[in-house]
Amino acid sequence: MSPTTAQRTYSIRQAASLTGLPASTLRYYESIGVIGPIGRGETSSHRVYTEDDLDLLTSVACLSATGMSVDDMRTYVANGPLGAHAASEQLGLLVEQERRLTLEAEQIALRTTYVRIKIAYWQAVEAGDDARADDLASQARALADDLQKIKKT
Amino acid sequence: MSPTTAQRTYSIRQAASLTGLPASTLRYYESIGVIGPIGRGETSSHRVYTEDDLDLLTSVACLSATGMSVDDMRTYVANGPLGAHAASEQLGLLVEQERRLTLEAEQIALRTTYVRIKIAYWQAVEAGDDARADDLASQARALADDLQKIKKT
DNA sequence: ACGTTGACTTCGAGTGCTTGAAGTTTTCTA
DNA sequence: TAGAAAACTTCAAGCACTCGAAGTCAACGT
Repeated sequence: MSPTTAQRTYSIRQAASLTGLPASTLRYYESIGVIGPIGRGETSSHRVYTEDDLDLLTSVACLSATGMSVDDMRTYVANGPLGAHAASEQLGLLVEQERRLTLEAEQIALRTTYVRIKIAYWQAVEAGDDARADDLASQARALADDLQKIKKT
Repeated sequence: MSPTTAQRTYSIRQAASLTGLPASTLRYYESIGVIGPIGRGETSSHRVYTEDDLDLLTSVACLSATGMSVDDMRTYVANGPLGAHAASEQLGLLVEQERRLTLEAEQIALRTTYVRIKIAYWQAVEAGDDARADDLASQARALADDLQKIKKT
C-alpha cells in the first residue's frame, strides 16, 4: 500500500477539519497519550500530521463520538498495531461500544416521539384547539407510563 | 390520582428519560439556578417534577444542545420567554430539537455500522482470515470518510 | 529587510457536567 | 409487616475538554 511515494502531510488545522476533532482536542489527546507524539516540522515546532496519523485520528474521533473514555481509547490505539494478539481485547471494547450505541438509539427514538407529541401539543395550543391539546397532553403522559413499563423488563 | 384537576407528576428518573438530560444534570441545573427549585414530596426529600417543569426542562435541553452556556441559559429562562404562554417560541425550539434528534439518530446508525465492521474485522483477524480482514479494514475506512462528510454539514 | 498578520506553541485555569461515597427514603418481596 | 433492594439525597472530587494568556514562527506586502 505504500510504494516509493512520500506521504502528504497536514497542519493541525487541516487535521482538525479532516477528523472533525478541534485542534485543542488533538493536542490534548497527544498530551495524555491517546495518540503517540506527532512529528514536527524540520524548521519549526509545528505539528505535522501524516495520512497514517489521520487514519488513526479518524478512528479515535469515531470512538470518542460514541462516548468511549480516553482510557479505553488509549488501550484501543495501543493495541491497534499489535495485530492478532490484541484481537480479543479489541473485540470486548467494540462489543461494549455496540451495546452502548443500541441503547442510545432507543433513548433517542423515545425522545423523538416525546418531542413530536410536544410539537403537536403547542400547535394545538396556538390554534386554540383545547380538546386536541388535552388529548396530546395525555399522550405524553401515556408515553411516560410506557417508559416505566419498558424499564421493568 | 385525580385526572382532571391535578397535574401528573414525575420522578427525577422519568424527567431524565423524557428530557434526555441525565438526573445528575437536572440536579446540577437546579443547584446553579438554571431552573428554579423543584418541589419535593410531602413526606420525602425527593424531587417531584410537574408537567410544567418538564416543558421548561425540554426547552432548556434544546438550548443546552445548541451550545448555549449555563450563564446564558439562566438569563434566558429568568427573562421569561419560555413561560407557558410563549407557544411559538416553544415550537421553534422543539422543531429544532426534533431536527437535531433525527440527525443524531442517523449518526448513531452510521457509527453502529462502523463498530460492527470493526467487530467483524477483529473476528477475521482472530480467525486468521487475512483477506477478509483487509476487505473489512477498507470498508471501515470508506465509512469513516462518509462519517466525516456528514459531520461537515 | 521590516513590520504586520495570523496560525501555531505551551501551560494553567475554567467549564460543564459526571461519578463516587455515604446516608435516607421508597418500593418490592417474602 | 419486616427486611432487602432500588432509587433517591447531598457533597466533593474527577473527567474531558476548552479557553485565555503570553510568546514563537511563517508568509506576505512595501
